[in-house]
Amino acid sequence: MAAVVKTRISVVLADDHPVVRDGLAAMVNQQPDMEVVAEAGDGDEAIACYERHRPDVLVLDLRMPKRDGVAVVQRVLEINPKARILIMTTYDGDEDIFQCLSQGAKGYLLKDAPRQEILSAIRAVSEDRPYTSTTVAAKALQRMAKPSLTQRELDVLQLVAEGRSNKDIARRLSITEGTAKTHVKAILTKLDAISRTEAVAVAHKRGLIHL
Amino acid sequence: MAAVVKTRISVVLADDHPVVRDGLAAMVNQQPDMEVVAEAGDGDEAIACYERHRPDVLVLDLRMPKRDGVAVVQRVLEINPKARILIMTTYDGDEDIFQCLSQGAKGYLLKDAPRQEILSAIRAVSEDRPYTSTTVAAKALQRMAKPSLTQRELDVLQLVAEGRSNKDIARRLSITEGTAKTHVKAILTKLDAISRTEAVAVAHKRGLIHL
DNA sequence: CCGCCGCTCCCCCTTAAGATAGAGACTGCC
DNA sequence: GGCAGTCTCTATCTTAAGGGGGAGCGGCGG
Repeated sequence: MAAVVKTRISVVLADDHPVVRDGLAAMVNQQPDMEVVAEAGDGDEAIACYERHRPDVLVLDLRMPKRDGVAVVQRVLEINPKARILIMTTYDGDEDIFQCLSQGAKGYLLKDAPRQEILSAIRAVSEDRPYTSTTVAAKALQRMAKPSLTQRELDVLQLVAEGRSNKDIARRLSITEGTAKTHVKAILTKLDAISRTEAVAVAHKRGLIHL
Repeated sequence: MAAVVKTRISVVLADDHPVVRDGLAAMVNQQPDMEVVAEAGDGDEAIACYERHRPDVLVLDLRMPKRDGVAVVQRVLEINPKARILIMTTYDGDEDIFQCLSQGAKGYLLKDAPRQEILSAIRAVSEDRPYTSTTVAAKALQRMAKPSLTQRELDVLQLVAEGRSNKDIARRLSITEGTAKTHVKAILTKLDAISRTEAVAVAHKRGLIHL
């Protein structure tokens, strides 16, 4: 023996479903060239696990308790700008994809991906090669052609999505109803919607808001 | 040998995520008293698998391609009214829960449940004992206190959620705008909302609509 | 048979929403 | 300094939405 001493790819899994973690762990640990070194069940744990183990790859679900995926990506890249993060989620709204990739996540794929694709994505990311499935890449490109909403508009949009009236929104944000209307108008224009309800539908589809 | 000849609990898994199926399969097959006999990746396959294998327990995700979980429950119970179905999903809108349980699913739990709970739920259902986690049961009870929407109201609600105006809804359903308004009014009353946008938010939270 | 319910249509009225067209104040960037 | 973008506010006007009624008609079960 004493043959090849090639270190295996170390992986940290972050997902709030034990079932999914088990599935991924089983898949990964079956491979001769990779192993799971830690698992996290929420955003804070994910960050802590990353710091403690400094894995080659962090596999991350976007929707988690305590701190959502985008925030985790941001924080981990602060800790280590060279961190290799693979997003793996069920959600395919183009906003989430765009946010993660533009912040520096190395890969993004959907949970309905077949086993082989998941494994090759982990390998790719571990070698610092970007991996994004074609459908996901297409969405990211779509998103780039669309106008971005300002922070204030996102605040207003969130309240619109909760069913608040312009007057109510104005009160909560300490602005006048007229200003609230101005923001709503801008939102409608940018989302290409003709009513606030349609705007909510569009925004949800794009992942701008999570109801 | 020749000791006890107790047949193991046969399980069919239906979930559109290979990762989740792997996780469940690994968990189940590690138990001495149960085994996975087949897996399905969409609603149609789930029905076919059930018919072919007649498992003791069918573990079913609600959100699947081709045919959604509620429809699968309905169909499987037509095939075998004594079928033992365990719903396992991420969604906790009370409408889905209510629909499945009132149609005859034996158990309902969320994917973020710990391993032990999942396994004991499978065992319970296999013995024809209902299993529903406390949080889920609470939702089902909540739902019972709420007024139901008529089919027509659900049709209108769907269009409202897509951002259609009353006039547009009327055109699509071949009714007058006044009638559309009447339905919308009824929806607002039943959902205890003051605007259509709030109604959409409430309906989505309850699982009445899936955006 | 009658009453309940769901679906349809109608009225009037008030308020909210959206469209249009400005303008001042602040930021950061070139 | 000037320019761009954002956030704020103003005003007016038209249309859509929502509140409160009433009412006819068909099916279904007591």
